[in-house]
Amino acid sequence: MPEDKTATRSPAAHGASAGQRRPYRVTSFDVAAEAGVSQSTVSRALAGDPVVSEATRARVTEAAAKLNYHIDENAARLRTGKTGTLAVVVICRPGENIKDFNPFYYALLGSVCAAASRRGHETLVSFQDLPERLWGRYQEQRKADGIVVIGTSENREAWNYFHDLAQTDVTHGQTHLVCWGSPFDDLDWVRSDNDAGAALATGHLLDAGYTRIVCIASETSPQRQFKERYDGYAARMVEAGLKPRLVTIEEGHSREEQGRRAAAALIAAGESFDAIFAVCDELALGALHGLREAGVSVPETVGLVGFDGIRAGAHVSPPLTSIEPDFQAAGTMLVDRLLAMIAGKPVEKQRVPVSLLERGSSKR
Amino acid sequence: MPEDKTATRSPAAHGASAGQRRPYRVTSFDVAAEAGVSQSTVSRALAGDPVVSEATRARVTEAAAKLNYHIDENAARLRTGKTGTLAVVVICRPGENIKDFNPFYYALLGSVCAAASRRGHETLVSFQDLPERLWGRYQEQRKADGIVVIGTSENREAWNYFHDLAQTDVTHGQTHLVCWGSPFDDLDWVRSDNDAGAALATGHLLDAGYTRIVCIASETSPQRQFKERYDGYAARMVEAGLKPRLVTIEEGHSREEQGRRAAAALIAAGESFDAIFAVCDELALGALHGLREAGVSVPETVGLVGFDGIRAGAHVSPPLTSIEPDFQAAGTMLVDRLLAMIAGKPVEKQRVPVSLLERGSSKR
DNA sequence: CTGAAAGCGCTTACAG
DNA sequence: CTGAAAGCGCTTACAG
Repeated sequence: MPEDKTATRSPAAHGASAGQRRPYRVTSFDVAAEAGVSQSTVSRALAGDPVVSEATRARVTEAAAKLNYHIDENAARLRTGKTGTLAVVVICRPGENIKDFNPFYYALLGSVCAAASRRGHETLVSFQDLPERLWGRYQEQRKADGIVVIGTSENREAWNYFHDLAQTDVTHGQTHLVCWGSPFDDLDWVRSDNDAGAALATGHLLDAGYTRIVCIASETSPQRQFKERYDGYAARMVEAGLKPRLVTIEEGHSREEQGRRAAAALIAAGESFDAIFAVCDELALGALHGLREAGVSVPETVGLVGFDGIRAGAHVSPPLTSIEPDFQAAGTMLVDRLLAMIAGKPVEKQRVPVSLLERGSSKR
Repeated sequence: MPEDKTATRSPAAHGASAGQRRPYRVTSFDVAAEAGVSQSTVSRALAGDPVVSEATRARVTEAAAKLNYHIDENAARLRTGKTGTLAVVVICRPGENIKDFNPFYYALLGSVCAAASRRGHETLVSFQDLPERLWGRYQEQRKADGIVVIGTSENREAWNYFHDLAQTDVTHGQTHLVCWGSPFDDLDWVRSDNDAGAALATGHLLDAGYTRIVCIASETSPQRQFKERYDGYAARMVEAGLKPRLVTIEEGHSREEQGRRAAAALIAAGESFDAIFAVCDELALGALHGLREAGVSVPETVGLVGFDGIRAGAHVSPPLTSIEPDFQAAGTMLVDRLLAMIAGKPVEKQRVPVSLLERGSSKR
């Protein structure tokens, strides 16, 4: 093989193309020349192949460091067919300002990225909202081995898109997809342990001496979790010999406005109640606002508990008691389920453990 | 070329390898066979090369859709040397719970991802904290064309790492890196227009009739922005013929605790003041807490303005007046600066415009 | 306007 | 334990 010493090519280049002006790039051939071994040995040594002698590996590692060599992942992936990457799609409401995005999903995103990193995977993140910009063909493009989809149930078109995608066959396999927040039950999902969480919230209010507890929720919302939380509340009430009471929210407003209206309606109707369990924190914050506007004191006259454990709950007065999912566990479960699916080892459906975050809004 | 009809390989495969069991994959050769053209024509047609006739392009597009063909990006990138991807590194405090992460950076992350997407780029996101897990060699690995680094100034080791990295030469080029939050001035950065913002906050308090305005800040914090905001406040005070007064924060606590302590110390020292400008919202929220503990009413006795416009500020009582950067602009500027750097066209340093978010904590 | 061919930089059977 | 060679699936000069 003739030495090719053109300025634009690697000195150890094997067959540099004719007139192409590509910047010089250190390749495994350069490292091989530096270490005095073959290119295949460089590849094996750096991949940690145990068949390579330690002396050789040391020489190769040193040469690689000296030349600041790093594997071209595109070449490696083209060859192996593996990407070591997971796509994470965050579904937003169309037209929503990024600042108004539910902070719960941000924490979940962070947790998913951290979990993927712990498992040795990169994360390709995209925020998607408009129907014409929906995209999930990461496996076909060999950009990722699977997809985590998280975000608001409200964006029906987005969920329809990913629901269809999950049915699609990809080159003798299937689309690997795990989600949080889907309105569909036949997508592989991870969710909070809503039943236990709602029972915990309700039991906590009962223990504090509240008995006329109502629940702000929706039975028709695409948010599956809302229904589950209402059911958990209802079951706990029945267990205590009390009658569950549902206060429904009107769609078409922000969660907070829905909560405010629900509380206002409750008071306007002259309902007798001494506590509210709201199925998410944003509803609870709105309800708190509504109660305050009506001059109802929390927690003295009415106790209040939310769900999700968002940061803003810690800043209101009184601070909001809530049910908090284990965020770290949530990210880990999403990633581990997806990796298991990719590996062809299905796992049981999983529920993220929750705990009571006791703050000021629920103790008399 | 002999037809190769093994179950594991593409029917139009060109030279399938011997015993390898790779799942079937649709390639441009399959599309070529389907459309009755050569593989190179498929490549040109799908790349939008104007040299291809529209009739041919239509046939190719149809064949590609029929076979659910998508370009293998690894092969394309290996060939072109371009990735179409930007890395986004979010620097966290080591050991920090993902839930406690400053929400400001989440909104910024979302905005960066959205801006990259609008510019036709993917985003490879990682959250980094521990020194031994710092990693930024995305260009060397050909995973990305450049890096956006955002996050807390507090993690010195992380910033040192990326500072060194930015000096590193990569294969006849340099590391392309733009950041937000760096304690270093020689890293390419984008920041809020802190001077204008601080003047806006101070002017707003003056207009509302407050005159004995103090500023909770730090002159030694690695957060460059704090110094800039203090300077902006001080200049506006001098302009009004008033004396600026700095209340320094003690390091080693959460921002909120620092704010609470600063307010408490101010009261304990018997200082005469009727308004506080805190250089970030988390300090302001803490100060509000401290004032409330001391029985000082806001905004009647003391006015309060923060900086950053975080969501939690809307939920406290009274709601916090703040200076809000244009998040969409922030993401766009970070991405556009980075893309310009990659293209070798340097751009002026840029300041993100800010606006006054007038809520309840600053009107008498 | 289209096709045949080279080559991007790796990994991995296959020999030795 | 190491090397020579094939091939992953594209893009792009080079011919025609």
